Amino acid sequence: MKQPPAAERVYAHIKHAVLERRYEGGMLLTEGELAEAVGVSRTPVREALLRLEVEGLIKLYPKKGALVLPVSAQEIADVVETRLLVEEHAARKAVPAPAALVEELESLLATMREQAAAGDLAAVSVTDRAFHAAIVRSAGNQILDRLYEQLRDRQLRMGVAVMHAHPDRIAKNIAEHAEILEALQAGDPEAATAAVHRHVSWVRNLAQGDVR
Amino acid sequence: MKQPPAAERVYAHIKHAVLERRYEGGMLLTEGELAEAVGVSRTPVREALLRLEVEGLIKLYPKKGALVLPVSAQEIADVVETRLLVEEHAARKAVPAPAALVEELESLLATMREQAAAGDLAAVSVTDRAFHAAIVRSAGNQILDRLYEQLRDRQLRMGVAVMHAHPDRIAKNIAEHAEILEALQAGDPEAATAAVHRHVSWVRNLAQGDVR
DNA sequence: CGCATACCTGTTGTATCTATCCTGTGCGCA
DNA sequence: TGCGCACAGGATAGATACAACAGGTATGCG
Repeated sequence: MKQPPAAERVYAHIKHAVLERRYEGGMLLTEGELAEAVGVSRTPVREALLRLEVEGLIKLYPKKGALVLPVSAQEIADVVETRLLVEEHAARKAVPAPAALVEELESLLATMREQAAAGDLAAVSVTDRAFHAAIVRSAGNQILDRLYEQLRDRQLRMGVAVMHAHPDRIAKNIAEHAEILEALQAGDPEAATAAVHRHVSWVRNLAQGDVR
Repeated sequence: MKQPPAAERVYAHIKHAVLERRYEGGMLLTEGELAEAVGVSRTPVREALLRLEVEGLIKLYPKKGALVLPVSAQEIADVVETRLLVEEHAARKAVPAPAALVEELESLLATMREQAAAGDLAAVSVTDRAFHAAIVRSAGNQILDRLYEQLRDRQLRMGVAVMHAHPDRIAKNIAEHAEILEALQAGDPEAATAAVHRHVSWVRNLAQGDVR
């Protein structure tokens, strides 16, 4: 009945709850509560909390509980800066672009257009992430891969809902992706990094709640 | 008697053992062994293993045990590439250098010279790391700070003993640090990143066991 | 009335116990 | 002799029980 391990279930539960803001920043979770909520004992809960702390989503206070870290301006700035660093590096390294990469990115971009046309905004988000992850992966550095996944997870907490409120942003988003792909195909490292820079920098605006 | 928590003790024990190569790559550790070795129960052992897996030092195989990851050529390349990325970024951002930073680096460099003169190679290593960490920290990005610490930990497994075998390398090492500091003081971002690049790239040679 | 202390509650830290799963080994059968 | 299956050993995964600790509150003393 329970194919996935209990520890995994708890991990996913807490992570989703935190990322979807169901557990708000500043909230103090206790192992007992979580154990009861998911229906397992405290042992796997403990494991999950440990992993989440390393990922920077929560902070464990001994004898007190697990504090859901509120998103700070500092964190937003750090995530954006690190994304820029990693993605620009990957983009520069992806020139000249291998045929397999170009093909994958084209496919993802097409999928994204379909999803946008169908109005499935959540799916667009997922594909968007896959697009960027593909570029990072092409750099062939596993450390950066893992780091990038963490960055994207963290970013989920920083107001993805904004895209829903402004659907016209999606068109611009897709256009920027196309721009990145073009630069990669053209074999122009400067243009590629510049395109990535513009695209990723937009996230920074979320800090001020600005959407343009 | 035991001021530090048990989980912390186990963590430190395993980490040191792995970093100092007392637990070699490819070795399969079991919770029971470790628990007995440190003198605690298996629960804190599990916690420690979890943390170490996230840090990339070991890999947990369900129902089998904890495999001490052997250092691969891929890992060395990844660590060096990521160090270059982070440190060059930090160096570029550290221009113009704040007075406090320059002061700190000068102090560390002086300490390093003393330690080298005293023949305390282990201490030189520690100070070397602090020097680089100070530059990274000056970028004010906590994500990069944490990442950098992990990178240095991993690097410890990749043959620090080499420095012991070739003490003349230390002189060159110090000279390169001085070079970095000078470039920062001069306010020349290109020179600073170039100096960092040369300095960090040297680690790559460890891959072939080459020391020059 | 003010302060220090003792207690009480809730939470984590650690230990121990049980069940499940994986792996390798050895036996039996074709 | 070769293949497959059953079984046993050992390890983790998870549950539970217990101990230690932190913080707040109430109480007693000066």
